Amino acid sequence: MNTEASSPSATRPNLAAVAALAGVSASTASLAFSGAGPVSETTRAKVLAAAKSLNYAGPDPRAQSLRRGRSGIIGVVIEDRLRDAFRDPINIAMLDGIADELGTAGLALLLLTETGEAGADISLAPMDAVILVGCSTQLDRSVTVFRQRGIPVVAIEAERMPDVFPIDLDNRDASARGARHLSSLGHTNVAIVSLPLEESHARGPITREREAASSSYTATQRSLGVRDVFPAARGVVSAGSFIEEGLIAGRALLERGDKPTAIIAQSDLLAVGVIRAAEELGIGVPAQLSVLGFDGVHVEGLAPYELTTLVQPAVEKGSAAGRAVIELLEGGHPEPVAFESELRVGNTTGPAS
Amino acid sequence: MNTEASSPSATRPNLAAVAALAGVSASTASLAFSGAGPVSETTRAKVLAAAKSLNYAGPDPRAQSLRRGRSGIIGVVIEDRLRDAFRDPINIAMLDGIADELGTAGLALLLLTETGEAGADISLAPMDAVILVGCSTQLDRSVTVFRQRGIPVVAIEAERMPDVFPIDLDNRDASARGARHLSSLGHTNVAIVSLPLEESHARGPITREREAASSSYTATQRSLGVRDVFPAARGVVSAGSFIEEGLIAGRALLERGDKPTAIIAQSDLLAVGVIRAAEELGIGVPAQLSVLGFDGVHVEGLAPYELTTLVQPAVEKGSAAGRAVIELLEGGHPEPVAFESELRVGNTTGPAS
DNA sequence: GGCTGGAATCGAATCGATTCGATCGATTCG
DNA sequence: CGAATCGATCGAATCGATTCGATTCCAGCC
Repeated sequence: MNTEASSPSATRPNLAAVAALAGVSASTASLAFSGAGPVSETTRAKVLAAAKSLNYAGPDPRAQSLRRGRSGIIGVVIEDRLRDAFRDPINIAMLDGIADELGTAGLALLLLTETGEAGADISLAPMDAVILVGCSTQLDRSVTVFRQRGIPVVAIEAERMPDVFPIDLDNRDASARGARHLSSLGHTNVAIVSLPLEESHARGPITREREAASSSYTATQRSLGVRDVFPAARGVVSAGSFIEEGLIAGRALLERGDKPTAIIAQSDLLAVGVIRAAEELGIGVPAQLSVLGFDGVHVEGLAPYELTTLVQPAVEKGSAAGRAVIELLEGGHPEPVAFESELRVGNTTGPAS
Repeated sequence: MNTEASSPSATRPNLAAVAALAGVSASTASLAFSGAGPVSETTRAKVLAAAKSLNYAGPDPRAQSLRRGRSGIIGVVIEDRLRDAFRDPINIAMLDGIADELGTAGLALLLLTETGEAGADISLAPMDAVILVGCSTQLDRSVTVFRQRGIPVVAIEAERMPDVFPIDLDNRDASARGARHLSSLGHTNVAIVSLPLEESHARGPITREREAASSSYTATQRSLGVRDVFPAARGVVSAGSFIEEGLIAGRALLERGDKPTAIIAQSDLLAVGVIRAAEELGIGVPAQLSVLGFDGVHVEGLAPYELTTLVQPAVEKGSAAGRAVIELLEGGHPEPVAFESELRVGNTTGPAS
């Protein structure tokens, strides 16, 4: 590794050096590179030749971003560790929507995770705007900093906060719709498998206290939707949106005496895990147990089951966030967006036994 | 959205304004924030109070990165679209390794994709260093720019390039080891399911021409390793590392007359797809067909199979890249790293029929 | 009392480019 | 032929902070 250039000058060339060699002023050289002004063809050629001879790679992005007040970087804050967040395809789909939109607009995507300690760090990078995905309200402090800096903030599925542009999903209504589907099939003893409620990702039963203190808006809204139909629905909290966690939660619910006839999982991966638990215990799906998911992602190896689930437009959610960021950066005032999920009935729900 | 602050001054406060209000010089105010120099407690308090009263969020990262020559941002360039790259857990594991190291060092991760057109864009962001993962040599131009800028470049599983720090995997040797395993079981008619060879992700047979023109070092190395043992091994190219693609490739290989007795897939997902294809066609695994994978990732729903595969240390690969970047940034000269994969024998390979 | 040393603070240069207004020629039009 | 116009180029201010060397001030010491 010979990181140092072979040129004798220890210092890297800058625009001024290029301009000097080309025999023009720095301002002209700048125009030659950016193309944002009238420059004669011969002058541009001279500047480019000088740049090449000096091994100059073009204007320094750092200086550009200071002067222009824009860095072209959009922060995307994910709540979990990457490892966890990317295990659920729903998050990848959303990120893909964001990346598409930003990439088209020539913006880069800075991936940040919501680590409690580095909260100060989050606001340290030169970002033009921020997208929070499924983030807790613990980010209050960071949001304050963003506001002070005049950085637009877009939040996907988050509790309302002042000066934060919302991209919403009908978590509560959709969950209620799913619950009514089960209700219409005659189910009354329904249990919930919840997404993690705290940052600690602790398992255990759903309690009012935990929900009240929860940092996950999505999880609590989905539970509320279920209770709009089944006020007494109980449930357990998983440690993450993984099949393995659904399995654990499913066992916890199905090994006990008072077995539910239907389980509403807050993600498809959790639902698949629940089905696995039922298989393990010799409980037929949907004959003895109905299982409902959420997200509408494709899960490998689920055949012959076709999961009944609430399909959400994940990619669109991401691209809507991307578009909102772009419009906010351009000084526009986009309309808040709210997406709706659709109940897709498969063969994992059936009449109550 | 009220992006504009409510303060009457249209302009955002800067360090100078804070310093003026606190009755100190800008240099002292800077020290008060950075803590990089002796500042009396009372002065620091005054500065902080002034900052609060002006709604000042701290030094502007843009200006800091210009002055310091560091932005704290590391670019990570992924070859595929995110959607595709993140469908294979192996990539996520690696990214997680990278993110861990960088996060610990207080560096942020800029996610970039290797889109042909935006090649210019890639070098436009204010990055301190770059990690290329499984990238093609098409990035030559970008690498040139990075070198001119003095930005260290680390490449994971890439062809050797000057001034690029390599993180290697024994793709060829490991594949040869896997092939010998099959050879020792008596197999002679072996076929390969290759990772995509071109950016176009075109399917079709493996040919010398395609391999010669290939942009995927990993794919060609793995094929070479197989041919070290089975010089005449033929094969097909998949359109991506997905189960579905393995299924397509498996059908293509198994529906023909001259069926192989063993298939070497270049990823575990592809291998799973091949197994599905065999099931579909009523071909027993491993009785009639042995299947070998690569990566050693956990695939849901594969039971009762336990894939024979080459286990690579994916997370370690990522963290090694992260550490290398950090050391290079500190001016160190780290040793190149080469990882080895280990053959893990499951129940998908057996004696040739 | 004069001298030394160290802590606290300040001034000014610097990082590298962008951009606005001014200037200078050359062309065109009346 | 003079004036208006337009294109090309340049000077200088600016973006917002960091940092080095210089200065000030006070305590401690012989």
